[in-house]
Amino acid sequence: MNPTPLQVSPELEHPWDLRPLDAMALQRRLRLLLEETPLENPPQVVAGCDASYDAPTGQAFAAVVLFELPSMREMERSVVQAPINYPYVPGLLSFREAPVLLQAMARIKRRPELLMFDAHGLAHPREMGLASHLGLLLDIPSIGCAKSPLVGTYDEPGLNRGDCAPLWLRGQVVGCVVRTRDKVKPVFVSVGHKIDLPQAIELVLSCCRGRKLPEPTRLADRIVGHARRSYKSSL
DNA sequence: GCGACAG
DNA sequence: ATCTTGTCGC
Repeated sequence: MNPTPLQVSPELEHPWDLRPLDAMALQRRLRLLLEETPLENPPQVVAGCDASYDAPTGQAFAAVVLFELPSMREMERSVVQAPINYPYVPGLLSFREAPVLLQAMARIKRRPELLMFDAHGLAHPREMGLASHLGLLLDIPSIGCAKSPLVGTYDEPGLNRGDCAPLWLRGQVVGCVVRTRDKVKPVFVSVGHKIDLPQAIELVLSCCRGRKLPEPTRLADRIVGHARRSYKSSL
């Protein structure tokens, strides 16, 4: 058997069960390695990644779905279940969700050219959100597309699809509030790794297909939701 | 010190 | 994240 194409770069491997202060110190170190460079070529394979958690049982479900661009055809998917212990701490989401997400990624056969997450990238207290963290460890361009803000200030974007407003943090633009559907609550797009903001915004918009959320993460979200409900009804 | 706080 | 019904609008 061939090795999985989605593995953490050996030189960047690190434990996930870090105490908050150590986790934050690690984020500050990893931040120095992020690249906000434009994508070389248009991605032909994009991966949507998401996880869902069942508090009563402590079980989590993660899914990775590969889409071919620009056709938006699903190519492959993987779903896994695993217990989660790390608590939810704003700013430390990767330490809670990355382990199970990496398990789902390890089961994917094709290596995507872009990763999309239901989370932030640079729009994070230490500019190292989940999208940036995993993009860096896997060395794959990544985008954060969250449903609500974590940090930063912004003005409401226009009401039409495509309207944007910069997301500011300490005098810097760390992301963009993007209206992906007319008159619908906007999403928060930020660079994860190895891509620039204009391209991230364009790719999110091109993946929305008339929906508020990009199809890759939207489908991943539905898959983990089904997996969780299926699991609960089988108890 | 107080409030805010991805999923 | 999850708990939850109906309801408004295209």
